Amino acid sequence: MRASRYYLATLKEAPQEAELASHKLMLRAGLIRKLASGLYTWMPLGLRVLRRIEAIVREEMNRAGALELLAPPVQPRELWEETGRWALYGPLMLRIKDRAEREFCYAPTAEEVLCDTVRKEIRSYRQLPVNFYQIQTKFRDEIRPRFGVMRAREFTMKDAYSFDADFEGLEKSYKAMYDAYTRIFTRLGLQFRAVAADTGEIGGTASHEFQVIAQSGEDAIAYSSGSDYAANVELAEALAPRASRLAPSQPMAKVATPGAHTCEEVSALLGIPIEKTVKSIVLAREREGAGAEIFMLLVRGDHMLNEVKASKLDALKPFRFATEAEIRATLKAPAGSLGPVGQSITVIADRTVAAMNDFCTGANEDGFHLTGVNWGRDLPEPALVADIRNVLAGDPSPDGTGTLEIARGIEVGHVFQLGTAYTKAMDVTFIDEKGATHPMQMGCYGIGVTRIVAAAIEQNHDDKGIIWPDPMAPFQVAVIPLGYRKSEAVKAAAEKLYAELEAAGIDAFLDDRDERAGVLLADQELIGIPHRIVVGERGLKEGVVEYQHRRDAQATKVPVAEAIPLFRSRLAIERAA
RNA sequence: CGGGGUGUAGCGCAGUCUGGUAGCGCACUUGCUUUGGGAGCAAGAUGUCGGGGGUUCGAAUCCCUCCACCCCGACCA
Repeated sequence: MRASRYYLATLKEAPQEAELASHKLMLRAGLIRKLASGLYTWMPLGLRVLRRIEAIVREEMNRAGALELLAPPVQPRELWEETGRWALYGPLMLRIKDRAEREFCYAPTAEEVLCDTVRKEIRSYRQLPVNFYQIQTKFRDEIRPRFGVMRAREFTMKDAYSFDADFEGLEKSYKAMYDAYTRIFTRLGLQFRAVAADTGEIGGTASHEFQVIAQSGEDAIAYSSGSDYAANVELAEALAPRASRLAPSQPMAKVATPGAHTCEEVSALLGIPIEKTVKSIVLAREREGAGAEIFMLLVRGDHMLNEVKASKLDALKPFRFATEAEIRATLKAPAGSLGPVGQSITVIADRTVAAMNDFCTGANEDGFHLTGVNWGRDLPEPALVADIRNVLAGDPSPDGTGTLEIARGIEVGHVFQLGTAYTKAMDVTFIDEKGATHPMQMGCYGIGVTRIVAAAIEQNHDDKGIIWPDPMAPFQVAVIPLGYRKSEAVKAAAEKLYAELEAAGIDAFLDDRDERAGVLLADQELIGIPHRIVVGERGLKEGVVEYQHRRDAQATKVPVAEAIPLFRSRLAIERAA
């Protein structure tokens, strides 16, 4: 491609709507343009990147034995009623009506459609297993779209659905997808980690997320320094402290803590370690016709409540945070000085809290806290002890080997073992060799294709712009003539190089615009073409051109004839790395 | 949905407090000069000042109302 026949939509300044580095760079490099909140047009340069990612995804899915098909993005309500998800999805699902007032949705995912296809097509165990996938536009009416295509409402997803005769088969299909995902993200040149994940609303028996490691990631992941344990923090188990609770050594005392409400403030004011403080969180659960039931959860002052873990406790299903009014009515105390002592309320303690002695909590009176509080002596033992906190760096790994580290990640893939939840609901069955009918074992596997673009940029950029990993670069190499319109020698040499690259099947970008050197170079750096060859009069006099990788600090002078071989060897190194 | 913020030319912004004929930089058009890191000079084009209503002789500016967008929290590829 030559620049004079292309459209580079680069901007010097990022629109103010963008906050995140990848979002800014995608707009500045002209990869995308916003149409409305969470809706983006993929410009020619951005679409090239997207297509290259899709090609790799497709290759690896095919290699893993999955079959590509394409289901409609607009789907009838009746199908979604079968699994109850028409109601369950709520406002996240975009609903539309046709001219006859028939109801449809713009699909947020496609389990129902694929179940429908398979139940109509597949009858016998002889036809199993099957795995169908598509690369299709999805729509989720997110509460808050943000970070450009990172959390857009419309996005491209590769979604695959496997159907097996038995659970062993499902495990095999799942493993095949897990391995395919590992190959895909490795081939894309991303630094990622597969982590155990919560199965969430979609349900099922096992689940892993593929997380691209990035500071700006929305997810926290915990991994062991001593083993291959890795899990989303939502799921990672915080083990009970190894040491058992010590006997009380202090009397309980009420102390004045004017103005101090958080555990940090109380700890600083009283000069006691934050590990000796306990924070009280008040939750409510609606009961049929009986008003809300109020609970108090306790976690150590420096710990964070894990809402996913709390939501799994039978006693709390389904919980919400109590309102200020409910707290005052039930506990007769204002938020900020709450504590379990003297309250007749169901107390659920984190494992760590249950093992504490001589701790500090709110005194249920504004401006006062209690110190030297001890279980059994000053208040009853908790009604329930459970793991309800987020793990912290330094916690022991749940698998018993090593300690946990915390990293942030961007979820780009997710694999689930669904089992028979959907196939039973939708009557997706097959006949076994004895003539008996069984529901199929189902798995589903998603990759956020558009999100990968943003995630790759988060991981690969500098102050000048994007640095594409070779496998997803919109062009592999930029040929930059300095003085294309002024120097016949430069023009001839650049054209020759470009023709040779094209002839060799290499996607090259020849910047033949009549612009100053600074403009050409700055644009190449912004759009992130990973390799470049600068052709200038200065060099040609010595018979050389300059090769520079986007990550190289300096250009390398190479004889004109050796430029392509050098570039190819660098490309090979990148691939191997 | 709750909390915070922003809407003025394609992009980034000033002007709003204190009402008086809408400005700057970049980008765009034409010409000349320049040409190895986002050029200079000259001339030009570009605006329902987010929409609607009100106050006023006069509204980007004051009042009311609606809308869009962004950031922080509950969802997910």
